[in-house]
Amino acid sequence: MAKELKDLTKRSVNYSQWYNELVVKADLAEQADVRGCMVIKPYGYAIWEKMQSILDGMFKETGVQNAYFPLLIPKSFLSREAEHVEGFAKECAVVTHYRLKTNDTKDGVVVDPAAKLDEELIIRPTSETIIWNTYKNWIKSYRALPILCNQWCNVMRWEMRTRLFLRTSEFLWQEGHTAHATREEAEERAKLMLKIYAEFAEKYMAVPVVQGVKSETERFAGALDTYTIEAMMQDGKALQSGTSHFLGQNFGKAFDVQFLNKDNKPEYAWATSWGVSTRLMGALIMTHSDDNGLVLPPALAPLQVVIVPIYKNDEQLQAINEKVDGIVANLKGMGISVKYDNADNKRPGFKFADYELKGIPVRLVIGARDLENGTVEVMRRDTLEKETRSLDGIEEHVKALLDDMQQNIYKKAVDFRDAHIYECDDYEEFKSRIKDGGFFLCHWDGTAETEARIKEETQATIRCVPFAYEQTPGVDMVTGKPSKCRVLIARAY
RNA sequence: CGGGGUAUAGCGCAGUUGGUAGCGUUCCUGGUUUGGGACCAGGCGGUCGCGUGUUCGAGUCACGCUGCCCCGACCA
Repeated sequence: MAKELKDLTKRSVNYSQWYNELVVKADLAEQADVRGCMVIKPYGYAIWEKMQSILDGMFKETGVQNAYFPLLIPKSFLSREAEHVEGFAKECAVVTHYRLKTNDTKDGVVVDPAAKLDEELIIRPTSETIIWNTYKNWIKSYRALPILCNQWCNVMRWEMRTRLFLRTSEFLWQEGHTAHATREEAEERAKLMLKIYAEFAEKYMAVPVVQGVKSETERFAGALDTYTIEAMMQDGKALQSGTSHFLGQNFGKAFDVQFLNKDNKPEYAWATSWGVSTRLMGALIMTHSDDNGLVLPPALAPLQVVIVPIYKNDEQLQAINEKVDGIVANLKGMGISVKYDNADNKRPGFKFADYELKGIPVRLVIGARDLENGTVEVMRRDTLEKETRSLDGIEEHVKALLDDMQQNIYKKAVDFRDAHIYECDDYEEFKSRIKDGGFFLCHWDGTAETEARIKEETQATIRCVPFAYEQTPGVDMVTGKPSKCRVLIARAY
């Protein structure tokens, strides 16, 4: 075990391999025995649940309600919106039959050819179509609007190459789908949800993000505008961490969702959709972790404090138990999640390493020595600093420490990102520097041709046109043609 | 769908010119340990990916099939 974990030091050498091993060793997830699918293990799922509950609360504060729509979508629904079907057709899993039967040799099952469906069903890659087919029945009058629905569910996209959390055939996410009476209201909603995603990423995940709007080629299939948050991983690559789409009237028209407005005139409904997925787990891992394993922001850690006793005999353990009971109760009373690990089947050194691997923010260690002195050893996961301090007021200290760590890992991530964002006006320079990662702010002439050329020659893509960036006109880095603004270019996951 | 690998214990691997299955680790039991991933002793665990063939005899040789991994195209 010790030997294996040391391999995590390859973070700087092979980031992808390091990431994969960390996900497995920290007990977050593993590859399933089903192509491209993932098993999320209890510890990984506990983090996801925490993210879910916080996000869900943020949505509800803006009037969003949860609902649930079917997993299976009739094939014909998908083809109603031309761009949408074009975008997803290549990665859809299709249900063609509804029954199996025993084979001729009686040692297995085969698909019963007699049970072929008249119309194939698609396993949802996203739910715009089935939801707008439903909205058609709900929306007759402007009085029914807006409709603000969200669903927590799984979707399936048959990706060629998969990676735990970042890209799997099946993944968990939330997808919000709203319907509005006016264009302005829908656009406002799309932007609002992006703001919520950005706030969640920065405040809770401690992951700084760049907010912006996608170029036409990177846009969601069927959207008029796609807003995005882009995070920078420790290898300098970008990770698209959440998107919010302004869909215009595309789906309203495709599914004939018309309502009578205040002037008694028929009008098509305006739409948005927005989602974040278990990919956020990948962002969390790749933003903060180090060679000792996971580093979790206290706000999302399923377990914030672990207490480990060190003892030579039962009397010592008894004495420590009594001391710790009070601390545990006090911490819990302060809303801090804490575990006292006095299991005697693991040695202290093993526990230390294991809890570090899992990213538990604070570790308290109490031994016979501490009992005598009335002290405790406190270790913080982000800096790995150890400090021996008095047991008096330890609870308040832990509370302050958790807050400080949340700030500290965010600041560390911001500093790292800011140190790797560059303005660049020379394509040759860009080509040589993009290899080392980082975000590049470059002038772009706005054409898909230039965008494609950059991708072809450097594997980098236009991540977004950032909102919060003071823009001045210039000339395109590649073609020298006039440019209205700088765009964010990076290699991405 | 192209190009290249690989398949032997839960995991990681060895297995010589064909002779009947081995190492490390995990796991279980007992003991000694416990302030940074303990040690000793014992034990459980394998129709060698599937099929056919050659042979007295196949993990090993031949042919066929299948799964998986890596590199491309595709993508949150």
